[in-house]
Amino acid sequence: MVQIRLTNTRTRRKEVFEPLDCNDVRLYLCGPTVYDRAHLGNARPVLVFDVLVRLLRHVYGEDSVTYVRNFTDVDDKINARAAATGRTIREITDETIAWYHADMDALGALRPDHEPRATEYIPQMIAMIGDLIARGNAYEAEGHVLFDVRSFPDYGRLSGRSVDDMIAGARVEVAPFKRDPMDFVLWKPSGADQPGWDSPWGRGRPGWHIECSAMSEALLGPSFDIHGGGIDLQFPHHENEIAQSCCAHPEATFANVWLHNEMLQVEGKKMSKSLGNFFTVRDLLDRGVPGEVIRFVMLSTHYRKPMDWTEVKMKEAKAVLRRWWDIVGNAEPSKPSPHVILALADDLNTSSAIAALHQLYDEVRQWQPPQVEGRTGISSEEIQTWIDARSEFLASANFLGLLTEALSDWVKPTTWGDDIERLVTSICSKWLKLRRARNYEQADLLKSQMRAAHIELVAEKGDQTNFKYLNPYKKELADDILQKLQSIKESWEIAS
RNA sequence: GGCGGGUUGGCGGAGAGGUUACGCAGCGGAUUGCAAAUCCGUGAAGACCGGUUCGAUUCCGGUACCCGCCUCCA
Repeated sequence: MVQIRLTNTRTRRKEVFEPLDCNDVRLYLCGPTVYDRAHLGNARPVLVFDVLVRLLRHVYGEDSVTYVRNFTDVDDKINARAAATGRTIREITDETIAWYHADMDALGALRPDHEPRATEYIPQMIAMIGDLIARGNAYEAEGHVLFDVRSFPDYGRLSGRSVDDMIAGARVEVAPFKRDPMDFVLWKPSGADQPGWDSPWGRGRPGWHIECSAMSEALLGPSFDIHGGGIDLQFPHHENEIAQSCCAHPEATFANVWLHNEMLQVEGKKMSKSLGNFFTVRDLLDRGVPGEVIRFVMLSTHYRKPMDWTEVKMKEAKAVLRRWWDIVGNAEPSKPSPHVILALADDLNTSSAIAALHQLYDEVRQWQPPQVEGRTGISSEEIQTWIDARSEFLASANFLGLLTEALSDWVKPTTWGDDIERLVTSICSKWLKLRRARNYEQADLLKSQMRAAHIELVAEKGDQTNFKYLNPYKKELADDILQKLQSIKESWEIAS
């Protein structure tokens, strides 16, 4: 069995992964607060976990992995959005969840096995809070329930901080009813205009952290294997989750392995609205950046390193993927290469896995019939070698969620409508005639006119002509292109 | 102030105490009317200062710079 090693934030070491139960490997990823479109940074942990889940399923079996990712659908940001727009909270959260699904699907991310919504687990949260009070780890004060951090000696261990240090450097004003400045809210009272649920402490709503403790317990049990999210969640969110869950279940371990991905930057700077470099996944998709390209760029940097999103990377990724798609043809995937699997098993080294794909690509090229034909006769063994190499390459790429049918739209020929295509075809044959007649001056003139119509004419071997659209995604150019083609056709007196 | 991450060739980006990462770009060549695409070949590195070692870009210490978190954030 392939040995998987993961860097555990809890121990700060790369460790061999040993599941609690080989037949049910359990993971929890902190999901989005659903009040707006997911920004690009939100996609990073999703893709990291996507690769992790694929790897775990490969190693432990398709049905031996349970992947949970929550939706936080009770939050003051959502309340604010509802108040600002006059829409109901449920409308906003339903809509945002649908967006989230669409956007993550576009990146080829598999859906988790469970996607619990916080609002569906309020009773479990109330029960856990009650339990924490009974155990002396939480207390009620002025309608709030607070977690008593001094009651949990390990508080701060995950993030390597001491409660005293944090208090010394704290920049927040402290609510007067807190016993300790670091105590955090488990339950808070709701006004009439805020969403609320009845509880032993009055009508209110949960604090942010308790939902993950309650939902992971409900769906994965008090002890499970892997818990993840962005490194910014390490403190306070994950620290607080640990405090809640470990105090509610002292006999359990909660999450054994903590995985945290580093942050995303844009052109070397933090993505922020004030810098004007803030954008969502949908913004990129709408700009015509294929989801597969976003995925490739994300996976080309190891998850524990800061990742810089740049235009250059995007272009390079696009060029690479195009080349890869070109040699795939009608290949059937076989088994992924061990090189790819081993790279991923080593702390999800996606960058190294992509390097392995480049090598597999080279092997396919090496045996591709036109190449082979050039040297000597082709033996059937050589053909078979080529077919096998291609199948392995495809399966390996598929393992990373690349070169899949689902993400292939952008490499398929764009259809601009019959009118345009008929015109292009007839102009192509005119160009071919000019070239056959060695009338290159005229041929180049036609070519440059076509370029102005957003179409590049390309000469190919064997007296062929091909063409490609220069702006395949800008459908709004269709009218312009049609018009230009018609005038080209007329001026060159091309018969229909 | 506290905690954490980073610094690799022109750019991006990995691994490994001693042997080619890899990709893009560049350069040389093949092919081509031109061009594109493709193919073959190729140079180029590890912030700085010390230490450990037969040997460090890789381990240890320090310096500088960059970034993030400590408040909602993936």
